Amino acid sequence: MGKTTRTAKRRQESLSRERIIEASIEILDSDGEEGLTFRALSDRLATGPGAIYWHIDSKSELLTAACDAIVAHAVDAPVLGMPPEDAICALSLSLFDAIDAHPWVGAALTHAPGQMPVVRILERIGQQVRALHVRDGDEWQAVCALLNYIVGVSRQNAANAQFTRTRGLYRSTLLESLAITWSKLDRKDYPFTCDVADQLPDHDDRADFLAGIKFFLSGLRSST
Amino acid sequence: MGKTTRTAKRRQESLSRERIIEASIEILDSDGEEGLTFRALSDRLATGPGAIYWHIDSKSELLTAACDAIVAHAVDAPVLGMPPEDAICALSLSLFDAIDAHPWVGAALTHAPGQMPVVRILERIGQQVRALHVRDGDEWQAVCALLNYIVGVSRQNAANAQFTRTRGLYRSTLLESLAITWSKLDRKDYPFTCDVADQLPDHDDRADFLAGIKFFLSGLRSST
DNA sequence: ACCTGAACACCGTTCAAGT
DNA sequence: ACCTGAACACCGTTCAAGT
Repeated sequence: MGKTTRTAKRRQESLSRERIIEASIEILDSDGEEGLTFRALSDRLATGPGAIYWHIDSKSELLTAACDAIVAHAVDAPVLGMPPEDAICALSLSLFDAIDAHPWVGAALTHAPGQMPVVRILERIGQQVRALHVRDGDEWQAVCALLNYIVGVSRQNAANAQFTRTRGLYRSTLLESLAITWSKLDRKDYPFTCDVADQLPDHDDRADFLAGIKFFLSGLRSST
Repeated sequence: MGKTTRTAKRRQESLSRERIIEASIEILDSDGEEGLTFRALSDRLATGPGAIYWHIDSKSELLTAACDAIVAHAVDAPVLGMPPEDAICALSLSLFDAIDAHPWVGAALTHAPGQMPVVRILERIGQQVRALHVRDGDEWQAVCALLNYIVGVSRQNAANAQFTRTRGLYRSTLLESLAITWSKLDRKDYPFTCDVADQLPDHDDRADFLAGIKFFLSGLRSST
């Protein structure tokens, strides 16, 4: 099976930036970041690689634009009327889930510092932290830390999921074999790792992520 | 100038895994991740690309091994006799600085979940969190969150630094132009971002990173 | 056992030439 | 203005052939 040729697709009403981004997201979702090549993309759009460069500057710009489309949607989670702490949890989980569903978004966010997709997150988190009324000097650092935690951890989670998927492994079997490796480490040098090895296979990344947010918020509370 | 040919280097006492990793770190530090190609590496080692494959399985294994060498050193920061909270800060900063100095380490850590370099960090942080005596059910999640925060934020910081460096920009000019872009956003949609735009050029990533750790530890304290 | 280096199957990007 | 598709300068990896 493998690659299905889809040259027979209806002739698009000419190319456009939107159509290109839409097709890119489809490819990224089904084949991952490495699947998005200008050749695969131009095949799907029934055109040549050069045509895409008329609408888009580079692959990196394309990734940022595709990433922004996903983030814009994730950040639209309904938080109206929630207490700020709940809103922060809801937004965080919405982003976590979006990055889990579209693993390539994590990497794209890292490569677009200060760009639109990151600003969207900053703004939404910032508004909620502001409503928390932390000490004035702490606000910026609190928002930075939260933003970084959310993106950093979601990205790592997605990378892990990707890691097993591309190798055709199940998450559970990977974690189990990892737990065995950990438990066989020298107890002299790795007492903690040996101890927690058996907790590895059962842990829930999403719950761990949320727990981190809560530790954070609890720390923020002591800054009035 | 550009590439200096260094074929005249003394004939190594044959190739070895160690020698290859050592040369890889040199290339990664000077030319970044994209600079490490099997051709560049075999040039430096005065051999052919195929020779490297005798000692190393793939580029990904090579990156993990190089990463491990750096992490092993960073995690060796002296923390003996410190109170656990101080030790956690010291370890965190040591890792932050190491990843800042070797930006490619951040990416490599993400691609090696559960492997040696990550375990080294887990172990050291884990021992200190254990000494904090948090509630039993919270320990694992606390360590996970800290680990993820440290790696995630350090990685993002290094990526940002890299971003400016590869474009031949200064960090300050980039932040200033970013601040201008932010301040020009529509105040209706981006009130928070507009407000904090002027804080952007002066902020200190390392201090922000440490502030996040402290919020975290303070949150942990409420879990006895 | 270890090394060589040509060859394979790819990339992102450019650009003369077409409509 | 927009598209075509060959060509350029690269990759990681393999493998027959050498020592």
